Amino acid sequence: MASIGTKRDAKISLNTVERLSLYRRALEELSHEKIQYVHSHRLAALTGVTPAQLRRDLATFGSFGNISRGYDVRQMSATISRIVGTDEVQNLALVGVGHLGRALLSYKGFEERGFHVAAAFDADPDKAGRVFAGRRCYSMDDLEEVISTLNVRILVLASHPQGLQDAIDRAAAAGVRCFLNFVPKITSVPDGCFIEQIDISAKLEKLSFLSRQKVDQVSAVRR
Amino acid sequence: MASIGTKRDAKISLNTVERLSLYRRALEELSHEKIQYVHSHRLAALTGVTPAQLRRDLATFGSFGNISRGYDVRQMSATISRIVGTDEVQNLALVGVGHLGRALLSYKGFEERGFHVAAAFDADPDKAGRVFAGRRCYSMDDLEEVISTLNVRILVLASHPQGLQDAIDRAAAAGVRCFLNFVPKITSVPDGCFIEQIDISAKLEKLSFLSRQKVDQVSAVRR
DNA sequence: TTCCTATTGTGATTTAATTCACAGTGAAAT
DNA sequence: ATTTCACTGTGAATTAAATCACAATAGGAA
Repeated sequence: MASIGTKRDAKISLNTVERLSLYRRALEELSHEKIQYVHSHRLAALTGVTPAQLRRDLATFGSFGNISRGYDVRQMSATISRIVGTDEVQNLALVGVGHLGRALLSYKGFEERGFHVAAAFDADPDKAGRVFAGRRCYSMDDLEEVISTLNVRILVLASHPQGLQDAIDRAAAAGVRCFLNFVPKITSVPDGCFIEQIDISAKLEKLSFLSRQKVDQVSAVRR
Repeated sequence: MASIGTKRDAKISLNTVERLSLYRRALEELSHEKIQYVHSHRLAALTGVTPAQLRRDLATFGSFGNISRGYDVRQMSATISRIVGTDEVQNLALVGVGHLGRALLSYKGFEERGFHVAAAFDADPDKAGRVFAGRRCYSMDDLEEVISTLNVRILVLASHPQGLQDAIDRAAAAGVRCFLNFVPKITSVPDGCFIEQIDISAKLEKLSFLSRQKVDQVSAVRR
């Protein structure tokens, strides 16, 4: 038991990867309550999935459960870190130090989850050189250099829409492969790069849609 | 053509609903460029889906395309509003006026998309009564009353984890059925209510995972 | 008008995701 | 030591999602 790494040549579902984060959030809360072991049934109830799905998700990466005692809470949490690659700290940089950008700089949760906000950038020359939430704000001119020097792996985008695509292209050329984008604008990334969208309006629209539907008119909603 | 409303008794996929928001973002940009008609091929390329999927998604709600001219950009944008229910303004309220909450209060995008931030609440008595980004901050004591008076339909959660579940339960009892949650904490909502999670760490973890994988080891990634 | 081309909408098919259901098993009870 | 019980991990079955492929056809060209 407990060997990590995918079995055989099966592809890994991204739905499964997303649920890993969900499971881990629940595991952290159980850990705070000093609970050592948890069964698939309970963890599934906490996260709004079926027990079968939880077991299937975990089985993608090996077998971790102690039969009849369940899963070791702290161990599985650590295992998920290893799977997603946050057992080593990943450096982030932020583009755009507006209201949202400053809120992100103040957010404590990154460090707890294995991410470190190493730098911030802004196109506004008045902001370059200033310090926000304890972090120096660089000029966009320094993007490539700072990315290389600080070994930035993920770029968080919270700028105005104007320079967005340009920032992506330059960062990608400088070696950044991952982008987390808060800006409601159509973008594209080069081959081999990944961009994840956080679209608040889209979420609100989904809620708006749901609130008008009869329960049995939509496919299953996770709770 | 052009009748809205689902056909027959088929259930609507939430994946489809999520993509509607994506399509509309692209349609807005096309509209700004004064483009009147767009083919499925182009709109699909802009949004990173296949043309077949785009047509299938739209077909869920009727048929809107003019064969050989494509889709009317402005009309389809308006149609999507009608489908998701933002052709009429939806009132939001915000719980938690910390860094993130204030950033959300300053965000202009809500109004453009048919949402109005009608009120804000905070558990901190020092914040109650003050004004943030032009909006009065209420005490949590007033939650039920303000929700009813202002006809709040969606509650945005950006508070500390402590009072979170309590805020949900009270708002639900006061008639709110939709929640948008930024707080990294396990929650539950009563039957008939919906909660959407915005989990920044989860997105970062997904990116971290992706950046370590060979391209052909994961199932399709949208770009 | 008639023909040609390129596009939509959709049955049929394929692929992916989820759930079912149970064999095998480890721990606890007796 | 033996029995009992409830759990995990996983083949099989089911359900959902995405893609294929093409008939029908609107618009433009000749």
